[in-house]
Amino acid sequence: MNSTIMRTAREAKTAVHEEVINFSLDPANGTPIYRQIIQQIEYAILSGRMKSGDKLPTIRSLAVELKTNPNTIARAYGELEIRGILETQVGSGTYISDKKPVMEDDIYGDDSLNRKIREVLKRFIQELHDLGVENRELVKLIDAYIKEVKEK
Amino acid sequence: MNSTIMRTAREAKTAVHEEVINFSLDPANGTPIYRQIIQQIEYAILSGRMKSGDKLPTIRSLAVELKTNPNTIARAYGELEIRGILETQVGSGTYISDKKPVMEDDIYGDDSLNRKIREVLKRFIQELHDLGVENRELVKLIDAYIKEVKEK
Amino acid sequence: MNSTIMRTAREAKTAVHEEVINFSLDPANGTPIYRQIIQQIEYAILSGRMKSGDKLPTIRSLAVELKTNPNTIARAYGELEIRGILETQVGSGTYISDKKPVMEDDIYGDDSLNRKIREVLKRFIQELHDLGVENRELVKLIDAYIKEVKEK
Amino acid sequence: MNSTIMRTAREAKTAVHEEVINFSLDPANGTPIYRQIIQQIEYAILSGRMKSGDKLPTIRSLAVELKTNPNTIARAYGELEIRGILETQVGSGTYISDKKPVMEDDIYGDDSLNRKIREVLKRFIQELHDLGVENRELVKLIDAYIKEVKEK
DNA sequence: GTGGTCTAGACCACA
DNA sequence: GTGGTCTAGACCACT
Repeated sequence: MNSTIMRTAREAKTAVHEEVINFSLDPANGTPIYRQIIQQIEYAILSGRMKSGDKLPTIRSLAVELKTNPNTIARAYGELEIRGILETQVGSGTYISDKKPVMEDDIYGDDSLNRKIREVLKRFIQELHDLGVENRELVKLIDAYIKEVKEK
Repeated sequence: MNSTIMRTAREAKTAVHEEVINFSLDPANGTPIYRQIIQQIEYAILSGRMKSGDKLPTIRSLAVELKTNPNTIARAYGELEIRGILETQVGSGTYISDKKPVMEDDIYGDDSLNRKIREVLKRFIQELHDLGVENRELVKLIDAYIKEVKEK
Repeated sequence: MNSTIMRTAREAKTAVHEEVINFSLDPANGTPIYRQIIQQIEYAILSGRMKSGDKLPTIRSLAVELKTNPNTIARAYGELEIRGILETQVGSGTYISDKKPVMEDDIYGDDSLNRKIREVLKRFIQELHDLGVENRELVKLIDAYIKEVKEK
Repeated sequence: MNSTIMRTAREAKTAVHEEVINFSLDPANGTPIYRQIIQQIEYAILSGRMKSGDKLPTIRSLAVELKTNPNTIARAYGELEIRGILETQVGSGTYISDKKPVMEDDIYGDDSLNRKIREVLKRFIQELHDLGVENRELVKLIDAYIKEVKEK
């Protein structure tokens, strides 16, 4: 942790009226709650609603707010801190660091990215094959689908 | 900071004193344990003793209470979840679903309680008839049985 | 096995045109196939369509006819033989004995019959209780149900 | 003797050479094994490779083939049975059901195959997009992947 | 042989 | 703590 970061964190105020993030959780969503929180903080930063130095609500208050287990908030903050997006000042609170939020998958090197892509491709081709789509048709299908979506 | 939460089953509290369902198993019954549990949950919903959002006892606690293996409870809950009657939030618990399941065996219809009662009556009278009990004796028998049980 | 039975068995012919029993099996019925066969033979005797000394089809032929596993037929015949309803003549075939078919439950003594009835009653009252029907209403309900059915 | 048989699934034979479903599991996939099995059976039905009355491999044989525990297969079959897609005859085997299940997730509708294919396509493109693959690259990627696999 | 039920216990992700 | 997945193995009824 370097001093620049500590400074920005100390100077920042909690977002005015605390209306900056409008959390919307759906527990029956499939996506774990802690991931939903992570995502929404990331988007708040990407969209500029929150910026470097802004203070996040305390774990406890957010847990009350979202009627969630504090551990869940802690996990979300924790993961964002590992990725360098948040900074925790003991006794002061949690702040947005000055790093740009990095999309989760980028923490992997290029090789593992490629591996991931290949995995998805494999699973996908397998699934379509199970549905009776042959390789020849496959490319056509995707081509058609992409064009169709673009036109919308 | 504001929160819009799409809650499904989480808001509800566990039934007061957890006395809503009083599971009673008969292991020598012929009917598998997990089916008895399923039936009793269904009946509790049908009769209005449990409703959307209510929390069920945890798998482990119910397993202890009923002296069964947790897997057996999990199986009952699992089947009811497939049928859309229960919802589960890992880490939180199992709840009565809030969406009416679309099933052939609709247990939510308007007269479903009465229909079910008639069904049970019919099956029961048939069973006793097969054992040689005539209709005339039937009422007497039940009367006698109830009195006998009450005296205990 | 006594000689009277052997004689009747030998004299009897296979039912004319073999149309006496019209087996109707439903494998998805819940009731095991071998029980369905037992029941239908019993009913054929009770209703007089088959009588003492009549020859039953061979296990093999019936198995082919009903597209069933021969073991299943064997099991049905076997159980009916234990109960004295059928007689097997080695090398000749299976015949209806001269005993009246006895309903399965009668093989139990009176005590176990009563025990069975009490079991059914218990289960029944439990089920209706689970559906929210109190003991007081219970007798009324049955009374009403029986009258209603009789009127039909 | 005549036979009227209400057959459900028993008449059908096991698919010739049992090559109809070629289960392919990926244990490191994230998706539970039993879900992969469920999906592949559903897809086989959707694509018409399996149809009403077809016999599935026995639990034990499939367990051996897929090197899993029989309970895992049983779980997959069990869930599909609850949903009305399979029927089982104890002692005989498991079969594709002949009645169209009434479920929210109707897999029997007229366009359900096309609908499903589009669904898979959409999910897949989304996943690859999240991994940073743009639409333009996409078709190339698949093309390359297919060629590569073919060469093996 | 078939599937069904149940137990026991391991390991995991999530709250 | 919660439920989810999987394994291993026992015993049962049915074909």
